[in-house]
Amino acid sequence: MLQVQFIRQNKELVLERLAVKNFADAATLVEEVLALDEQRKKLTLDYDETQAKVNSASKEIGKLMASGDKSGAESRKLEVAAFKQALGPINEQLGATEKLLHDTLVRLPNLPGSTVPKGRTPEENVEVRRGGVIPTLAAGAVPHWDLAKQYDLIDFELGNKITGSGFPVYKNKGARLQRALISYFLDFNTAAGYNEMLTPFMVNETSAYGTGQLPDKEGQMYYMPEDNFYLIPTSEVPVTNIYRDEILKESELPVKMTAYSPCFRREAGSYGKDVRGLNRLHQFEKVELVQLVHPDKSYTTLEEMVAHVEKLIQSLGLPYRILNLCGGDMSFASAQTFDFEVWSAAQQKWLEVSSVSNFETFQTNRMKVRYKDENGKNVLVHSLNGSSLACPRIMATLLENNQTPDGILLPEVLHKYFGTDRIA
RNA sequence: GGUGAGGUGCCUGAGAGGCCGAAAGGACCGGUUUGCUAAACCGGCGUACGGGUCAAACUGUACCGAGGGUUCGAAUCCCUCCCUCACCGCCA
Repeated sequence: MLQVQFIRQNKELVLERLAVKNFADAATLVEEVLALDEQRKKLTLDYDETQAKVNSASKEIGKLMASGDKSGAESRKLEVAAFKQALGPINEQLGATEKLLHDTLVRLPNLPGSTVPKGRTPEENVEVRRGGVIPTLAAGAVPHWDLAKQYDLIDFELGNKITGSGFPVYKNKGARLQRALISYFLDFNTAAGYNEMLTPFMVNETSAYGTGQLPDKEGQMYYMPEDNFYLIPTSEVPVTNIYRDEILKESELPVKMTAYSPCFRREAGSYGKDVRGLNRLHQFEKVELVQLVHPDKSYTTLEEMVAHVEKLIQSLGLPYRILNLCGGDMSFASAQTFDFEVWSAAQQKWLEVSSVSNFETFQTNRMKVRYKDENGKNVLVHSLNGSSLACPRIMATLLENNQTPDGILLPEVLHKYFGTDRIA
């Protein structure tokens, strides 16, 4: 959520930036916000002044009663009654205004950072760089769903039986490879100074709101009405919420965390295309990175995180490209996002395996995550997160790209986690 | 699931209708003292939204789990909800 104060002081900039995101109702909403904010201030002042009169009169009544002046007290009571009568409607209006202001404010997306490219569609994302070597597969190479069957690694039909489509069962070496990936990713991250967390896989409404999943994406999350919990679509939600309502010391920044979790996504409306095999699932394994940093450092941190994820992909020997997402393709809450895609050689297409974003104060304003600066003022920190990495698509590309007549050759970094150097 | 006890500031913990934004201690920050470390002593130390100011000082309102109610006045009384703890039951 944007800060009203910021909008008030930087209206032109806000409109300009929102145009980069191709956000249609920007001008109308911004005007609405400013008008409501103005109204809120007026009503607040009015309320405060009247309430102050009530408070001071009440104090006097106390003193009059104590000194035995009953009639004096009674006449003051009548005054208070008049003030309170005025207070009722003011309070009502104030409440309504505040709610409307808030509801309007949450409809505004985050402002894209200064290096976000203009554009509307994924085709307008800007490729930053590529790495790795795209393999040439031998004749007869097959996609990962065939390999999964051939080596008995994943059983999709079994998942259908137990739950439904999009919930695969990993078996034998497939299960072991998933576990190896998770362990390797976590170790790689902790070696870089990230603290490992293992959080709940369900969150309450407040947490889902904090990171921006609500009110925007409730349709994408699994929901348990009995307990009012949501299954997490990413561990970003519980991990970032660890610091909700906290005021940090400047010396505690940056906060660096990494967490494994399964991720649950309803993926409503995305049936059909691209859902084959491991490409798009309702439950998948992922290791996530989250950082809370000083506002001056978030873009440096964003670069660091991109470099970190890049090293991880390189260590797996996968061909990849990094995209600077254009305004139109970025998420609602993000100020800048870099997507990582790896080349799936048998499917002949790029698969997104990581998305690294700077949210600036968009999430921390909702969550009230602040630090105390040298002047003792509380200032919102910036939050960032990124996948490191989404396991199923990594597994898919590892299988496809490394298939040989002698089995699937695994990158060296995985050998000690997997136990052997190949799936044969 | 049952029964009981509770939710007060960074923490512990008092307060039981007005003198309470809240005692006291600890932690933390600043200072004095001090061979060093420590101790002692003095001072400071919540958040949000407003007014005010170049900035401060200063000042208003709200906040003692959340939301309502009673009252001139609520941390304190009443109602609803949420949560925590203890014991029992069940159980990985």
